[in-house]
Amino acid sequence: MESPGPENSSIDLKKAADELVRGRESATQLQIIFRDNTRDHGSVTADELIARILKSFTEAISVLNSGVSSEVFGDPATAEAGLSCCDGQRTEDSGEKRKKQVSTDHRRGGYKRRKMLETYISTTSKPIEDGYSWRKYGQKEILNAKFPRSYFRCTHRHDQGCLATKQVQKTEDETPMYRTTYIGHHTCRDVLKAPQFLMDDIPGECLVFGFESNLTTKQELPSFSSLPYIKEEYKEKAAFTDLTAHDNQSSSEYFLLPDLKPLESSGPTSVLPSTPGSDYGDVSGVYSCCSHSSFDMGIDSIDCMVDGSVDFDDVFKFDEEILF
DNA sequence: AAGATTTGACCGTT
DNA sequence: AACGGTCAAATCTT
Repeated sequence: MESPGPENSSIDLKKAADELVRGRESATQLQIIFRDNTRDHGSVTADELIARILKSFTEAISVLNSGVSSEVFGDPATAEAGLSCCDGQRTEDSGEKRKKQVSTDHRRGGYKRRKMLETYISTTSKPIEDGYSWRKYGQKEILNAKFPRSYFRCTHRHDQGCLATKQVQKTEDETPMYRTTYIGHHTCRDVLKAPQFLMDDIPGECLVFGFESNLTTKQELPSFSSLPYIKEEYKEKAAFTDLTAHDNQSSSEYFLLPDLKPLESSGPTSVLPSTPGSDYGDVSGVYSCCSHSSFDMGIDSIDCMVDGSVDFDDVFKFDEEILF
C-alpha cells in the first residue's frame, strides 16, 4: 500500500468525490422510492440502489483512505495503539503471565488506561457478532446500570499485538439493547472475514452504524481501508454471563467490519472465533443496514467525519429528512 | 493441557 | 474517594 503521489492524490480525490456524488444521487433516488413506493420508478430497484450506494461509498472511502491514511492514523491515539503493539510499555504485552510480584513492586499492571483511542458505539437488539474473535477479560457493575458491563479484547492481542477492545453493556430499556463500544483498531487479520457484503443477500437484516469519539475535536473516519464488508455466516453463542437474555430474535445481524488499520502490516491470522462457547463477536464500527422499515435506524445514527474536512453529514445529508 | 471465563483486586482518572 | 478499566489467579471447558 503505497500512498499516491501528489498528482495521483488529486485524481483520487476527484474520483472519491465522484463516487460520493454518485452515492448521494442514488440515495436521493432511494429516498424518493421509499417516500412513494407506489409509483413506478423504472427498472431501478431499491436493492440495486442500495448496492450502488454502498459501492460508491466503499470506493470513495477506500480511495480516501489510501491517500490519507498516514494522517488519519497519525493521531496520538492511533500512534499509541501502534506503539503498544511492540514497545514494552504495556507490561501485559510482554507475556501474559506475570506472576504475582504484585504487592511489593509498584503497581501490578503498570497499565495505562487507554484514552484517546477512537471509539465506535453501536446499539443492537442483540449482541453483535462481527467476525472478530474476542476474549472476555472482565465484567463490572456499573453505576446506575442495571446490568454489568463486559469487557473484551481481541483474541490476537498477544500473537499479533492487536489492541482492539470492546465493551458490551445491556441497556435497561423496555426492549433491552446491547450497546457495544469498540475501542481501538484491529491490527490483526482474521481470515474468516470474507471481503464481501451483499445487501441483496440479506433481506430484512439490519446494520447499525454509529461512531462516537472521545477525541477532542472531530472524529476522523476510521480507515475503512479495504472495507471488508463481512457477512457473518457463523453463529457464536452469545454466552455473556449477563447478556444472555436476548431471545431468539431474528437471526443474525450483519456488520461491516471496518478494518480499522491498513492491512499491510499484519499477516494472515486466525480463523474462527476460537472460543467455543462464549465470546461473541463484534465488529467495530458498526453498520446497520436493514432492508425493512428499520432502515432508518441505521442511517439515523451515522455521525462521522472524515479527516480532511469531509463531513458525512454534509455529503450525504443523512438527516431525518432523508429518513423514510 | 491449552485456552477461555470468572471474579476480586489493583490502578488511573475524575 | 468513587468509579470504571484492566490484571491475573482460580476455575471451567474443550
